[in-house]
Amino acid sequence: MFVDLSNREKTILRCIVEDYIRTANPVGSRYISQKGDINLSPATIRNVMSDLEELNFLTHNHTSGGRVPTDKGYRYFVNELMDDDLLIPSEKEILQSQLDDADLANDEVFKEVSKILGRLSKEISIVSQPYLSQGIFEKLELVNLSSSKLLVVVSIQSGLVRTLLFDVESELNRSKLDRVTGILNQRLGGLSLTEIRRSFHERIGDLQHDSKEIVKMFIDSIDKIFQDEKEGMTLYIGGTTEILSQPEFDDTSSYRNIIELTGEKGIVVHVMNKLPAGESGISVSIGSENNDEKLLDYSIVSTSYTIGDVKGKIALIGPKRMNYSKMISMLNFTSRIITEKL
Amino acid sequence: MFVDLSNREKTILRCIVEDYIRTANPVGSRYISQKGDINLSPATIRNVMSDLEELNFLTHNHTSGGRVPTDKGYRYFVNELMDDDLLIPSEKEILQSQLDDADLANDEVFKEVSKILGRLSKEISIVSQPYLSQGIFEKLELVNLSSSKLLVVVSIQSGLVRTLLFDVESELNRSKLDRVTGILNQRLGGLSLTEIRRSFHERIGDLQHDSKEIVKMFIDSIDKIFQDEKEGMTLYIGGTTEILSQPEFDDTSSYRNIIELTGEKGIVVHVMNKLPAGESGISVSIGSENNDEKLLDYSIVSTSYTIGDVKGKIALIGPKRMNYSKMISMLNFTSRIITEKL
DNA sequence: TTTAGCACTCTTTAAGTTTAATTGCTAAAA
DNA sequence: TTTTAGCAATTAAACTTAAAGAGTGCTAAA
Repeated sequence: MFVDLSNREKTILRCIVEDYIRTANPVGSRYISQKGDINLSPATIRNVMSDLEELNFLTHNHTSGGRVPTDKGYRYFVNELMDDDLLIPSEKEILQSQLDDADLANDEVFKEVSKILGRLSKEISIVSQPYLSQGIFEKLELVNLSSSKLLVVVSIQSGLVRTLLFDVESELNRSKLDRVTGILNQRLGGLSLTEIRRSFHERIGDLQHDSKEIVKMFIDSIDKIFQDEKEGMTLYIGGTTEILSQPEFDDTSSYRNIIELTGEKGIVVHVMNKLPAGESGISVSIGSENNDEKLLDYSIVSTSYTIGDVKGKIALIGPKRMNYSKMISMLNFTSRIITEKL
Repeated sequence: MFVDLSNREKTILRCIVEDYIRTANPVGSRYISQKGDINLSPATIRNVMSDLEELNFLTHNHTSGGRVPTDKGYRYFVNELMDDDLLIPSEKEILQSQLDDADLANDEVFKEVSKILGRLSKEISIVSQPYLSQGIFEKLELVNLSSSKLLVVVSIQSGLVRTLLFDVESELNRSKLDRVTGILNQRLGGLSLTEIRRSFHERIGDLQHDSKEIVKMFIDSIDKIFQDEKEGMTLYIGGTTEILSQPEFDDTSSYRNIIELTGEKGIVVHVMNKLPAGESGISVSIGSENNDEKLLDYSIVSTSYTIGDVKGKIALIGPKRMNYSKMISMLNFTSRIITEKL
């Protein structure tokens, strides 16, 4: 995938990326030479840097400024050079204990996790609810709330539930409700929502005329679940305060981007939906790899968590100059905890 | 409440507040004199300004800067001087049509309204869900979802619903569920949740031992509703992008405050809970009147909306230099639409 | 192959200067 | 008595200039 770099080139590239991640200042040859890791004069290092720039791993803004990694440089660093610099134990403990403390009641888990991740990572953290559309249908229940309101309760195997409120013309007969839900549960239980949506015509197209209204509500409910995930997915966003402490947001214009990002959920939903979904494991997307003008200066690290039969996503978004290995460890760790707890 | 001001003083104060709201620049005597509204020389106006400053309606940062209203100045303006400068028709139309277009399905209404208000007001907009705790209890329904999960559905008179998921040790007998919910609904229907919470001991303390578990879940559900409203109320916040276009947020430090505000919902929940609740009508709180360090430079305009038996709040938060009359009209208008629609 | 030396570039910072806005005061005018 | 013109004083903001500092690229020597 990449041109082979000599060991010296690798060492120097790594050194530059790490320093830049740490300090946010362009890195000069003199500084690297003095740091001690490498026993070469600034002049030699300059030659290597020049080569690396030729190969498009580095760039610099003006003659008298140090070098800065390009997207390609970051990518090489992430793929080939990065330490598996797991969280230092103290951070791990903090994360663990905060996640333990969080009273993990339904739904609020995700809100809480996004807050904690934001606080610890100092990046924007995004946690999605689980994608019910992947779930296995367990049971439908219909509840008459009043003469004109009916509550549709769809539950899936892992115990997660989605409720939807419908207006109906007149209160529906209890025994009829029971009969129809019985049939639906019997015929469709155990199938995935996706499968149900695809094939409901064949499977329940035969139901008598007087069940139509109920069946339609069921189908509408499932459609709503899918539509929400596509457009209006509930996302929990944390770290919006914390990320402002990073040096890239010292000037007025750059913070607008990131605030816009968190303000307009549309963008974020789009981003989340583009992330590799099913796979377990971590995905890293750097700058231009995001294929989005607004995200040119940012990187996204993401993974998924699993609750029974469904998955959800967790992501961190921040300046490309982020501590990739730490963020990756943090996500892995968090994902594991959610998966185990629920 | 205030010292009497002469007509001349009133006119000039009003002129200054309006100009400052419009331009965000301190207002000088020369500028006012030239504007034409007042036929006096700058020197005379300076004398009046000096008096107004003496009375603490105005202040100025340095000798060579124009005057700026104090909190007291804004307050006098809002109470005594302000035009009922209703929304200009075009804005009214935009607001109306956007609120009409918004597909007003449950819950999402509030999210949508907060977005629209944010966009039009260019201030931070906050919309709370209705405070169910004020509602009249209509009906309890219990739904077995699996052997270990039970869904509690509490509905109130206006048709609003709150669902909560409970873990139970073993599936509860359907006929028993029906019996107990029957009793609860019969005895408690028509009472407010607050009343139920206050007096449930007298009213349902006698229920047999084997109903205890169910009764407890009901009580827990109501407690949860109250607790959420006190601490974790769901609020929809809009305008976070839009408010950044205002001149006060040109410099780096001031925007942090406002972002912090929207980032940490705790603060906002607190603010919302302090707002006058029941009353209809508009409340305005200016700078130091907020009794909150973080809100010293901001004003809050708020009102409530009504859905059947419950109320919710809408607020706009922005720099003290906000267009009060317009914001007030906007809130009134929005509140009326929500109240009528739902 | 590596390094020392040096001119050159460009940013950042500091200091100084000018400009423009506004006030407060005094004395004259209405 | 009220209003106004005139003017010195004050100060922020904008602009200018100068100096300092960091880093590169190139050349020639080690």
